[in-house]
Amino acid sequence: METLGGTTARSLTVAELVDMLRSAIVGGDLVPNQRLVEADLAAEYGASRGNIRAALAELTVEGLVERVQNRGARVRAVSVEEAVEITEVRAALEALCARKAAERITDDEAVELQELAGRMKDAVERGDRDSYSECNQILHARVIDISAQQTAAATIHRLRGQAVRFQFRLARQPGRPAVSLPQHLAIIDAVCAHNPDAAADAMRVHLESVADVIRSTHS
Amino acid sequence: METLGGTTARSLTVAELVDMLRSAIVGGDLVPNQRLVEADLAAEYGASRGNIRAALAELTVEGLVERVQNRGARVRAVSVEEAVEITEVRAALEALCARKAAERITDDEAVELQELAGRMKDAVERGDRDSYSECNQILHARVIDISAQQTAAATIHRLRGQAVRFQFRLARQPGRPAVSLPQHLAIIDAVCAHNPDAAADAMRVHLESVADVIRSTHS
DNA sequence: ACATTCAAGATTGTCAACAATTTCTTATAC
DNA sequence: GTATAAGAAATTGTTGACAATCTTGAATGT
Repeated sequence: METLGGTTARSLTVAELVDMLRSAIVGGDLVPNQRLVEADLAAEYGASRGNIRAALAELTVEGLVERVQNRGARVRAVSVEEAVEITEVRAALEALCARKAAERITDDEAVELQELAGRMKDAVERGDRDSYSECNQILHARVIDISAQQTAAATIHRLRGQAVRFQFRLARQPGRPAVSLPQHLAIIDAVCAHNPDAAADAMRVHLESVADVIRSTHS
Repeated sequence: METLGGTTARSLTVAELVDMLRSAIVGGDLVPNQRLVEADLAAEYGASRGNIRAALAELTVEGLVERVQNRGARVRAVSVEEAVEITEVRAALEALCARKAAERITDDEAVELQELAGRMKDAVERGDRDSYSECNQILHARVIDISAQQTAAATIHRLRGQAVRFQFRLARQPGRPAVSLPQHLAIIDAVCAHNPDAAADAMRVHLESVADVIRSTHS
């Protein structure tokens, strides 16, 4: 492992390749059903085929890649039905996190969430989609963080990676903020009020409405 | 790939090794924190080190094995706190399955569950722990099956693998059937009555009581 | 024209050797 | 006697080569 002139001369490790390939898939550089030929990827990323192979194996277990015996790997294409299922699982898990967050939240964290609620209202009033979308992500991440549920967090994160494509379309659907804003505010209120049952319900209702939208965009 | 005399002469594939190692871990042949030296496993299972290595990588993503850079792999030891978290996640996911099962269950499946309820009552009356434990597993599996939720099912299955050790101890705790039987019957009643909310609540309450028992056995 | 067979090319699966890193053992200094 | 350092052993990380398998396309026969 020598380093010369600031740039590393060594080739990429398996862990690095997993991260790079994961980013490429969730980022859309590698599109669903695209074949992932080991030799090609090795050449493109400047890595050995063995390491590429190992990385693909890991991503297969993560659910981002699909492999069939002797026929190679491709980017897994999640169907609408699967995306709905994934969102429903997320609904159940994030509801759990909301429940735990309502039990554990500190006063400081509560004012932080209240501020976030203010920013979301502002963003919707101003019609600022990007800001609202960003607050949305922050809210979900913050609730999971406050809940301190490692297992749930890891599972949610993995599932999210598989369904980002659908999540993405959804965000900039016209009229969507008008229905999701009150749901988000209800989540914040319940969590800050230390009301576990209400927080879980609010989160579940919110994400199941997301699932409904995904369902309807298909039919 | 030749086969001679009914037994295969080829060495083991990585998929087979993953299955064998997983069984060995969840079955207790490989105990928590036990080091998994690649060369040793290769010799023991009659496989190449490369394949053993690939199998360990997969099991690491599954959460059954722990690896640290340049220091090898060992059977992951899940702490009591983790086991509680896992059970709480299972509670959320199996509650989702119970909800969906209540929506989708057919009349035939309903009578099947009713019969199972009868067998469970009998087993508790007779004090037949093994039979009750078996019915318990069948009930959970059947509800997941009826729900037809692939994503949730896969997630539950993976998590269960990580916590079997705790599940096992619990099953033969004295006085446990007396508290879990009514919970199981409530689940069956709600699912058969096509009552999604009640089914989800009953399942969640049941598995959160399991989580409480795990918590208490520690302190 | 259509189906079948067979060879060539492409791709994945497996393995054994080599390199790098960590851990253990032993020798040396204080 | 303890601490430090150097060397040996054990173990993991990586690579390239070879074998097995699948795919493609041309040749052949009906």
